[in-house]
Amino acid sequence: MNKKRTTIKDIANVLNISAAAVSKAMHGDSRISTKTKEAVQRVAKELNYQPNHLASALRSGKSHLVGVIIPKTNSNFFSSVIQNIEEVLNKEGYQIIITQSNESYQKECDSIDALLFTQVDGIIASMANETVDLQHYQKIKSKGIPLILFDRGENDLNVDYIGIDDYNSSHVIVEHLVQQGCSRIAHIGGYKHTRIYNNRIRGYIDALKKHQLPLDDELLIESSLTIEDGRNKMLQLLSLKQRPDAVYVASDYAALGALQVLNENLIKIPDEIALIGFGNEPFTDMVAPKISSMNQHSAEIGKLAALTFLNHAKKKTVLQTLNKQILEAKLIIRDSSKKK
Amino acid sequence: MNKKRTTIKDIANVLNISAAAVSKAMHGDSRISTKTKEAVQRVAKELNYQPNHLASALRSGKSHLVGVIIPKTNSNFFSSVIQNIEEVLNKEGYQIIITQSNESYQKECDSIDALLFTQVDGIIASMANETVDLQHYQKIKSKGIPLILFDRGENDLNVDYIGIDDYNSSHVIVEHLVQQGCSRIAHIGGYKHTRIYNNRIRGYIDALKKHQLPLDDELLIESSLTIEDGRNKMLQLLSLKQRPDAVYVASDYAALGALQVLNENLIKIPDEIALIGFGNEPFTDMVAPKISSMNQHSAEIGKLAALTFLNHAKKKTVLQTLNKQILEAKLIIRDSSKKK
DNA sequence: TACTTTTGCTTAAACGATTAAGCAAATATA
DNA sequence: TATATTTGCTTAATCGTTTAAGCAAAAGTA
Repeated sequence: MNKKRTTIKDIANVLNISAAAVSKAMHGDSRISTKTKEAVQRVAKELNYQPNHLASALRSGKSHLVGVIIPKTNSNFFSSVIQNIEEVLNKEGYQIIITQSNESYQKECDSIDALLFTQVDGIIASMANETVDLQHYQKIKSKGIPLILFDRGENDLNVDYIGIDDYNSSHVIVEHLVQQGCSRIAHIGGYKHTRIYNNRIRGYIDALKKHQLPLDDELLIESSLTIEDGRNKMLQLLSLKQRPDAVYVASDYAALGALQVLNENLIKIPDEIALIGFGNEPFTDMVAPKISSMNQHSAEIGKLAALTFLNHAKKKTVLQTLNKQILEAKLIIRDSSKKK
Repeated sequence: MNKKRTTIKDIANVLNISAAAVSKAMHGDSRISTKTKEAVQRVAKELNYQPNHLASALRSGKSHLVGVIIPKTNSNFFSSVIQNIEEVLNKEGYQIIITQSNESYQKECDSIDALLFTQVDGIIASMANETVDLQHYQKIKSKGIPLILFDRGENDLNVDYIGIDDYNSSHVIVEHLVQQGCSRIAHIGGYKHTRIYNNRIRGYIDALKKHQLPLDDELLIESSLTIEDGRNKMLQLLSLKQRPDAVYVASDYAALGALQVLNENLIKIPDEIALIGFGNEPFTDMVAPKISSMNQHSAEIGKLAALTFLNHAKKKTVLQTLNKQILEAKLIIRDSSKKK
């Protein structure tokens, strides 16, 4: 029968005080007596009171919702980032709304519109592969809503960014491969227009120079970095007159595809060709041979992104500047690149 | 300077009409003249008006948010279900809030509390492995909020359910293996207390009986169905005095682990041991040999779940009954079980 | 004793949109 | 012409919570 949910008014009626007093009691206002506070708590529990979040959101202008935009949920990296964002934000009373862009620019625009419509208090995002134009992200900024980018970011937006040092990561990888005796190192990289992949490519090129290794155009390949494309690009490398003796792949998924092709062609890893992935997805430790990979600190990135948002949320004015928090990625060396 | 966002009042002031008229014009009320409607549209655009979703949500009691609870985002199945839920619901003006239970009962309870607090209009969920007690789901029902379960459901809740016919799927798989000449068929199954895995186990047992194959306890193993546990359970099967000649694994992830172990031990697939997974994750088509697997129609499930919710949302009263929508899963036969 | 301060509340307005009720003018009907 | 209906709006209440302003009683201070 009693379809209506309990409101502070109901509690006020029971105790013969005003709704305002109840509200203040709930928020621990110092001008409300301990006795009243206790009574309010008791009655609230008795009536199974649940605050109407929409009402307080309307009044305060804060929805306590944070939008998260990611390219695709089905990688362990993003899944773990999300989990950690959630953990930190939930503790502070925020819920997160996750949307997938599916690497599509259009879907990303739609997601942003939807999140703005839902009145999120902030947006944490990693950009789609397709994204080049940044107007939709500017829209977020112009509304005065905190925007935090992670992993796939853009300097030009002048907002907070959390990620790893991609440029240096490539150096670490090349260094390791050189130490293993490799001299013809290929790179299956991501799209050049995506900053992180571009950084990895630049790092790869500069590291080769540093070690006085020749830079061969045939050995630097742009890829969509899916399992399937990893297979294709590996086949492409195998068809070269002069094959590489090491392949550094900018994503574990593509590295998995490459590994399969190597195994199917009975090529000895790492002796004939060494292999290194990127992302340290759990499966890299479970295939044969285990794939060396760069650990991207997904948990750390998620936590930092959430904390960065909270920092903005606490201030009344949003003043965003390019503020990069760069983590050192760590190379996890496994069988696929360990030659001894 | 102009920090404030535009409201219907601002539009009303410009046109010298009341806010109520503006609201009605926006909603196409027949009692508002076409002239006024056009003027409202024009001014709304000029002032870049965005409706305050929180205000209308408070007034109407509808948040236009739908909660989605899944065990883990990082499988292609769940990722695809979500994508399709989103697609259908976005068109109708709903946003979805995704939460991961991480297969944890506690996290699932927390998620439900959070979603109820956020005043979602409905919840679409797939249950965590750990979940046995259903009180937190009852809470959703008792609030009169539509609850739709998919994949991992429970009859006892008497709500809508969308999934595949797990019991029959096992029959199809066993049938296929028998046709290939297998007679000692093992099953690495999920936890018995999870309905879908239990159904697969029951189906497996009954199908063996039907084909007059002996049921060997050693060949029926309960697993957490991760890649890692798939490896362990496969090793366990290999250590048997009398090895199976086929293994039916209730998840592609565990099947992948099993495949690795078989490959590492140089066991010929499918000649020595045939292998079948469940879920038709994209990687099953990319490993060597390709793994036969059951297609779960993730897109279809997502769409049906969303449509089922919309059906409830259109009615004023929520009357939930056990309403199962069962899809026939389709066995995708690949090299891992094709003996010719 | 006469005042200031503190305590513990109440009143009322606000957040922005929606909607039932109502009213005057325009139009239709008898 | 007189009455009924329709059109095109306005007014005011409402959703549930928060909060500035205010007020009386109690407690503290000179």
